[in-house]
Amino acid sequence: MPELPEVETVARSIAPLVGRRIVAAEFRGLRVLRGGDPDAMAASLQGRRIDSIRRYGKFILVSLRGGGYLTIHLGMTGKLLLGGPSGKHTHAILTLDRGGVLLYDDSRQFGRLQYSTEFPPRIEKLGPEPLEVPFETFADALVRRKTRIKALLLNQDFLRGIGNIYADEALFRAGIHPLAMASRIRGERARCLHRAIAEVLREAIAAGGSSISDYVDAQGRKGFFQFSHRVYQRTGEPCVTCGTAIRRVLVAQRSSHFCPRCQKR
DNA sequence: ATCGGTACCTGCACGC
DNA sequence: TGCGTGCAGGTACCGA
Repeated sequence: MPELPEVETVARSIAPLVGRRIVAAEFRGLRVLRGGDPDAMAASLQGRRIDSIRRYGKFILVSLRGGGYLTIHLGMTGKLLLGGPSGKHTHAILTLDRGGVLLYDDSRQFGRLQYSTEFPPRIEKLGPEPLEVPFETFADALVRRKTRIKALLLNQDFLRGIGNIYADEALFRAGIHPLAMASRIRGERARCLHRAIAEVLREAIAAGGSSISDYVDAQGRKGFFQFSHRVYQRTGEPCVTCGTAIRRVLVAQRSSHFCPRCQKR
């Protein structure tokens, strides 16, 4: 499901858990623990109070009182759900005080849950937040890279949180072809892309994200930004600006949707 | 140090 | 009805 706007929506929807205590933790699917020991992890979480819940790109970081972190990444199909019945793809169940339950569901198991005593190094290494990065930082990083702009936007060490949907949507709004070389985007075009990224992410957050297949927030609510997609998964449909059929190409092994007339290399 | 390609999973839509 | 194929919001890891 989840890119920055979806993860932001999920993080906000579990914000009421701040201040609550984890009474018990149970882990089923071990794949999402990535080799972590389920019993040790349960023991580390049990009895701990949640101090804060923060999003870093597509990661959710749950800080525990007295030190320690639970890092959650939703992968492609991960869901956090407040209450509700557990199912075939439920991999973790956190029981909270005052009767709360938080489930982690993930059919493809590309997501992961990790406990660490230190701030996670992977999060440390991420690029800046796309909604906060100053233009100069963004533009400087662009010219250094020897890759296609679409591949670069998907690279979490460049900017954190952009995925396939919002990369395509931002490039369309900026009028830039997904195969354009990053280092050749300068001046006004770079400024335009910087603005388009922030704009599309803000609009998507306001819409509660994009519900492509079954994405929902922790309260089971769907987003509705999918109705505002201009190119993503609109192959063959007319461009909203010029009417030309939207095309699909592979860039870095990912489907990329663009208007061949509006978006220049 | 960076880059592109592949592996990791399950489920669904499609054509035959 | 069933089977094979291709596709899907993700990252990690490998070799070049």
